[in-house]
Amino acid sequence: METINEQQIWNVYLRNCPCRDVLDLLANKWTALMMGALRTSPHRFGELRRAVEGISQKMLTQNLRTLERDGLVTRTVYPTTPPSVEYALTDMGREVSGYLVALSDWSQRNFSEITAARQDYDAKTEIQADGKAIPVAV
Amino acid sequence: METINEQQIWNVYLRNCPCRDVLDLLANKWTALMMGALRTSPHRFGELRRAVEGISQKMLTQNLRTLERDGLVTRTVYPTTPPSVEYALTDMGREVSGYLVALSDWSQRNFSEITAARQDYDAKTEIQADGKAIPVAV
DNA sequence: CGGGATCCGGTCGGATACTG
DNA sequence: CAGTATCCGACCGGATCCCG
Repeated sequence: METINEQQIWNVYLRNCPCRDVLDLLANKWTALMMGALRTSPHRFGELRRAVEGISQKMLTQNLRTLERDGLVTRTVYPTTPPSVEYALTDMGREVSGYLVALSDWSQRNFSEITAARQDYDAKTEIQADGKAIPVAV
Repeated sequence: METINEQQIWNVYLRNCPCRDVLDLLANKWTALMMGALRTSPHRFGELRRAVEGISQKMLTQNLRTLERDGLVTRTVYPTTPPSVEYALTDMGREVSGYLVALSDWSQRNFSEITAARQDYDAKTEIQADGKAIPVAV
């Protein structure tokens, strides 16, 4: 006996599908980096902040709360002095983190090729702009 | 003979790594949906607009230009009357679109579980807030 | 250490109007 | 049909100050 394929209910391509909110949360630079860092191992707040360089305390807190609320991350408080708080992925979080690190890794691997594509594009559109090429030399 | 593992140069976790821009582009709700639609087949502008319900013409154009510039999407103009323009994925675009649809699909599949997690979280934090449960009934 | 609260500039993104 | 241009409100996200 199998569970009936219960869900093609939600469709992100539809205008008012509520599951777009989830995609919106996941498709976010900071979320991808945070989940990627947590995928390595659980992190304390400060560790996470250092792991994801440049993230502000506000964005870190905000996204952590949302991820916790959505059941992707757990928050455990150890009543030491000073208190320490550990964030870890849930099973659901671990699953989706795979897709997110895939995106990060891809960005790193393909950056040079993308940079090349940009230069090509910019060179061509500059020529088109006023009908003549712009000399690179001074 | 193998190509030397030429690239661990770029690291999205570092503060000023330029490849973060790429991640920023990809980790975007509209990008994910557009790439997902294009993955099925090439689309004309209007088709794409209808496929990704609710996207404004401005965002569609803007993201298409960026994706084209980054070499993830091609733009082909057929000089018919009225003119028709076709957008399609490049090889690089097709590759990354896989990761993006994985995110979309995951959002759809897990939406109900996430909703449940949210309700749990909200119920608990409401109780914590002022020390007593808030009755649901009117 | 792990946050909460607030101020504020910048950009995201929708709505509308116009073009070839 | 496939855009460009502009206005404008919303919120994203950083900086700063504060607390237990």
